Amino acid sequence: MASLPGLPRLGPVPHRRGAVMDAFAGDPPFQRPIPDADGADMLARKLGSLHELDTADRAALDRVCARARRYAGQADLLQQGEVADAAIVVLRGFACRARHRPNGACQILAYLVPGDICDPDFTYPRPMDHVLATLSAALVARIPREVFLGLLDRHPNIARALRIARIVDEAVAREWLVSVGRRSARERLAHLFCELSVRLGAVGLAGGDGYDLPLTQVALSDTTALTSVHVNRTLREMRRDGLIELKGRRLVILDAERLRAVAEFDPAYLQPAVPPVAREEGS
Amino acid sequence: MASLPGLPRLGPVPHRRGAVMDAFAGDPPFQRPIPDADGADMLARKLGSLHELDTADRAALDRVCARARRYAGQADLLQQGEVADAAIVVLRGFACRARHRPNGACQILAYLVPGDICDPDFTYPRPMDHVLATLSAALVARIPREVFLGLLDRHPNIARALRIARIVDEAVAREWLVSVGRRSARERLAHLFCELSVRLGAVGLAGGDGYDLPLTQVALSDTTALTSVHVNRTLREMRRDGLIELKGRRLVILDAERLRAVAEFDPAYLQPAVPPVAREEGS
DNA sequence: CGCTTACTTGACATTCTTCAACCGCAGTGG
DNA sequence: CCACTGCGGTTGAAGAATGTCAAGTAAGCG
Repeated sequence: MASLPGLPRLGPVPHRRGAVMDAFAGDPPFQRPIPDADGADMLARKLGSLHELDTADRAALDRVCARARRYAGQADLLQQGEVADAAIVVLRGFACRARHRPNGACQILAYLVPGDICDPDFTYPRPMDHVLATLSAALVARIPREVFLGLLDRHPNIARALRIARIVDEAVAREWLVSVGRRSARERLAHLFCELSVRLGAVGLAGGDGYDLPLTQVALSDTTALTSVHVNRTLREMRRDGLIELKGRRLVILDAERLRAVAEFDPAYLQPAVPPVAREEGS
Repeated sequence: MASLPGLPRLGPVPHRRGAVMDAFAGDPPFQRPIPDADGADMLARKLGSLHELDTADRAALDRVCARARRYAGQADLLQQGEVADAAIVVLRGFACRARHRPNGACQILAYLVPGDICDPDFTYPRPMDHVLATLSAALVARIPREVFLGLLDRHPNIARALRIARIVDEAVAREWLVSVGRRSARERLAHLFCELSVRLGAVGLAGGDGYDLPLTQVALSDTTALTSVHVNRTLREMRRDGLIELKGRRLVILDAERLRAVAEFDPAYLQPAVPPVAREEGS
């Protein structure tokens, strides 16, 4: 995201087809305070929702997330071309994987919401073919390679949970491809809102009526492969139809039933295994 | 793909926005003969292009691919909802992962070209959230769960190669999302053709001037999230501009340089690791 | 040869984008 | 305390890319 280095800002750049999100004008990387509690347990919450963790597992996770840094929105966490030497955990706020085109277009490839982790394969490290960046003010922990590997080693449950997390992430990516490829603007947004409701709910960040969604309409357009203008109009219509309300960075779902119907949303893909399957060793 | 069961064919269904590919009218699953050699070494070729394999590794791979079955185009290999009990290897022809929408729209999520494998996680089995199906007549081997796990156990090089294959597959999926989200019709097709040139080249199936591309324009449209009509027109223009030629299931790349430029294609994402990085244990 | 499937093409419709303003709010600096 | 500035959001008008509908042609197969 953000500040494609070398692209000078030439006055206000309102909406663009897949525009690079506006450079964060002059904001140093980790300033802005984040309101309340620290969220060091987010990773444990997330992984615990995927696989049983014991107290030691959770304590270890909380420990590696204890030291976290605040970032402003649009801050780069991993540059394109960089070879990651740490896993990255989002504790508060939203981050994303994103790809930029030379012409300035941008496609967000995945969200990282609190509890989500970017754990590159340290066995076969590759330069990032995309960017990891914050989408909002965020609290982010880095787990150095060695610490991370030690964690996997000493906590098989964590290793298992991470493996499931990766499988779910892949399912999410497939769903995004279907959205961008074959769903209308309204369906894309509806599906995204449903997905986030489940994902945020899993870590206790979604209430019955909605959740905090700290994203600009430009970010939503880079996610859904639309224009921010079209996102705006589509949101207006969804509001008019009593589906949702979105203002002040808070999404209220007015009619969850209908929203799910519009999106053809089936949350199964977000679950560790749909029919609770016997867990054995293997693969 | 194919024969969404229960969708009756109501006369000719020419092109549709992401249409379900036409039911394979009455063709039993594994009839049509495939011209020549058997391709049992395709998996070894593919994996060998990602990680060093010794003779024993290759022999083992050839052995598990020895018994393969022929399938017609549009044949299902794994149904949606099914829990896979075998890995699936494509030896000849094309297969794909695909998702169907209730309205008949279809999005292809990935191609499996010769040498490619679908190895679901047997540790944490999940019902398929999409379909695996052939796109053309194909030769396909199934490696039963136990055999596959034994292979991983006894051949660490194979396990490593498969891991790299998975990482590359994820990179490909990201690239597809960028294509569908933020590239024009011409760019999408150009990028796809470039990608396939590299992937098929890795297993010896692409010559200097092009390769066999056993796909219908409907399949291309389901891949690129366009209409078959629009694919047709775009191909015509690419032909007119001297970029490619595509007829009789053979793609000829007339101007590779310019095709790559149109697609902004950088093959790095298809390689195991861009700067040959020291390989250590870990993650 | 008759059938089916794939491919083509034209005319027209729709979704979404582009361009261009303008508003409002929050932060900032005088 | 207030004007200034910049970003995010909102809206209208016009345009471009792509989709829809409808036919017709070509090519492979039994």
